[in-house]
Amino acid sequence: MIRTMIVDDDALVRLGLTDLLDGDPGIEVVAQAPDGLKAIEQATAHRIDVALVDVRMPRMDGITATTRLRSLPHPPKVITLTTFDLDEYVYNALAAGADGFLLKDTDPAEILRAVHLVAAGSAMLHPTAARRLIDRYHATNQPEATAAKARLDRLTPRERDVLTLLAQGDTNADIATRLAMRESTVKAHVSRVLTALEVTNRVQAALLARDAGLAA
Amino acid sequence: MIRTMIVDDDALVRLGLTDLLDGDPGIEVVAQAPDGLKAIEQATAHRIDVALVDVRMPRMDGITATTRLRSLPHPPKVITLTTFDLDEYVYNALAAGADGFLLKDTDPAEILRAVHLVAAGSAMLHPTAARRLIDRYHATNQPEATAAKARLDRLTPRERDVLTLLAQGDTNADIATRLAMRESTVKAHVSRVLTALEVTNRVQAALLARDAGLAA
DNA sequence: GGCGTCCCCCTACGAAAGTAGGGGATGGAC
DNA sequence: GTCCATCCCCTACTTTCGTAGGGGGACGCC
Repeated sequence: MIRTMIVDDDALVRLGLTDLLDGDPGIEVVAQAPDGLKAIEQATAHRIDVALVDVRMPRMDGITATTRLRSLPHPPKVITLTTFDLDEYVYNALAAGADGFLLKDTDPAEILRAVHLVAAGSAMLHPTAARRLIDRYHATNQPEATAAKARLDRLTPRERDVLTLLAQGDTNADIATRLAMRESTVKAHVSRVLTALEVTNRVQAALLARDAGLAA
Repeated sequence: MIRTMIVDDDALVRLGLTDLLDGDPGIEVVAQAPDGLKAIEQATAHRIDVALVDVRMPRMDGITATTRLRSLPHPPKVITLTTFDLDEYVYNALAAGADGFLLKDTDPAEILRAVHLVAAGSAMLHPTAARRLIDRYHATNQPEATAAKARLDRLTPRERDVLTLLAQGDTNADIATRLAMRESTVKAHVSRVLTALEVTNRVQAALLARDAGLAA
């Protein structure tokens, strides 16, 4: 039996959701709260498996509440349930520890499915939330990475070794020790690396190496 | 009418999917292909809105095919449809440009929904794929960032300015020029920054600044 | 007023970093 | 075998970094 809590400032929404969830034989609603503060209280008093949390609420918003809920001793899973699909909502909710992000216009059956999935350790994203997260994934991983990688395979294996350590903030002396070579040799390697990567100093080399995913 | 293509090496799967999609009044299947190479051919010959692409295929796998499809003049949207939910599959498919990731055990109605959503510019992720993407999001964005940010607000505004440029690979002389101050002053600032951030050289400072999201 | 913080500036010095140009050894490619 | 790339090493030199420790001015706070 999945023990759930409903957090929403609108009493009607709470009623509707309670009805929906209690109608599922595997789910029971054990708590409700009209705002974030009450939600924390309830979560400490009851053992909650999954909390459905609205974003816009008085006193304490759903994002903050999610962060708090997730740092409790036995943190409930959180599904963010909102009317608006603003992108900051999505990012912030996920960063706060939500495992689900749904809009309130979602098909009731989907909501039930989400509760089951999230309780089981999986995740559920509304299509527009998925869209935003994918876009974000592209934004953080793709752009520089490809250009950087192209330059990176102009390096010899040993030069790559040196760059890897350089990209961790090691000095030439550190690198020499860790790779068992003279510092003069390290300098020679670094110099060639800078030329190959078309940068003028080691900071730029380090940043480029990071972008390319070196030393992950 | 959404024009779709089905790419799968299993003839039975193609048959089943064709049946399913053609049964939807808003969708028509205009092409099929048993492997990636054929898929590229088909996509250049027909105008495709959405391609459902398997991952494991002979000759050219679905990930590579997705990359190619997405770089065509009029790139079709891609939904990756696979039997296995290996995490590399998810990352690679999305990196290659897929907007949907589903497992073959997905409810048929969900597949139809995915085609509509993806055609409309939205995205659709299977719960386990969503799980992996969220985990990845946490991995890339959270851990160092918080610790780094804490140290970062020990800096004065001017020190932050200096660090921002430093984190772009500028030399002290560059920074001095861009901030209209003497290099000696820059050095003093940098020295204080290193102390405040508890690092020993500028490379480490630059990396930490990056982690904290400075100069995004 | 006095105190603290931030900012800009300085000199002087030691320590890293980077350049230039060399030598010698290995090992695979042809 | 010869050629070529890679690797390790070197000296000598210049440039850049970073530290240490100083001074002076602006601002806000109590």
